[in-house]
Amino acid sequence: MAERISDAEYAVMEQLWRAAPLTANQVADAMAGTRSWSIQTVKTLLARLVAKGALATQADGRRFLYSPLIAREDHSAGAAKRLVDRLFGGRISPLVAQFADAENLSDADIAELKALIERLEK
Amino acid sequence: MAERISDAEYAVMEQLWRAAPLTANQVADAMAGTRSWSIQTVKTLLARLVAKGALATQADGRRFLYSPLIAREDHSAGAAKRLVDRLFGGRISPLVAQFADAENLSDADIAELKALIERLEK
DNA sequence: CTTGACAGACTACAGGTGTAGTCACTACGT
DNA sequence: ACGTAGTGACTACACCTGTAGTCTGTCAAG
Repeated sequence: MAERISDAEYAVMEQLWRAAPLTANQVADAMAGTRSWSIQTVKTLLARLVAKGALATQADGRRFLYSPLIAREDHSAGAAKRLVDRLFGGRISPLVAQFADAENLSDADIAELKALIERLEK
Repeated sequence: MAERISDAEYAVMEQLWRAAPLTANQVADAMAGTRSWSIQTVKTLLARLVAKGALATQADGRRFLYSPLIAREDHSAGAAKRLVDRLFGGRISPLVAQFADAENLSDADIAELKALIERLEK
């Protein structure tokens, strides 16, 4: 099942995608830069993610090591598809066009896209 | 201000982007196909959208006509940018690549993208 | 053994969201 | 004039989210 992951939860998942397994404290430390959460908040988010089936726990003495159960790509793909379906009728070119209009595309992005398209066409 | 629009609220906005202004009942009727909401639910969502500044009301006798205050493109662009920033580090080509991997790209999509890129390169 | 530090579990609580019921008013048909 | 149907306003309520506090057990140091 593709469980729904909220914003705050996603930030926690990010740390565990970067490195796993980690203890609750390690996750909190790793996140000290981006968000200033109390260790309790991090623990709550970890527990919710475990309940949602997004994280696995593995006992290490009297504490837990957490590791992701769902791949980052799977989550990104699901979230991206939902958004594209909802906002752009399931097609990406309108999305790209919108980015272009909003000047959110650098020359490098365009070059990357071009290369990608060429590869897809072959 | 870029007000936050929830899923259900978005479905209501969609009707008003399709045709506006509409009365609450017209919106509810227009949505009968996609969601089976009671008229009350639709009215609540309309009221919340007005409170959020996403809709304008215009009295028509003893009822209201609702029209969008924010453009569909603005909302889509904002939502897309947030997602791309969060999930793909702000670059779209990884997103497109992911769609390609997931086989969510038809030949028509690829052709469209190609044309778009060519236009951007000009 | 006692105390303290740290771990997870449980609890809290306000604000957002999905979904809807009830209330009070008013215009229209009979 | 009177009921009825349609209208917006107000209220409800459970679940999700963000953020955190308290409780309880346990390992380690003195």
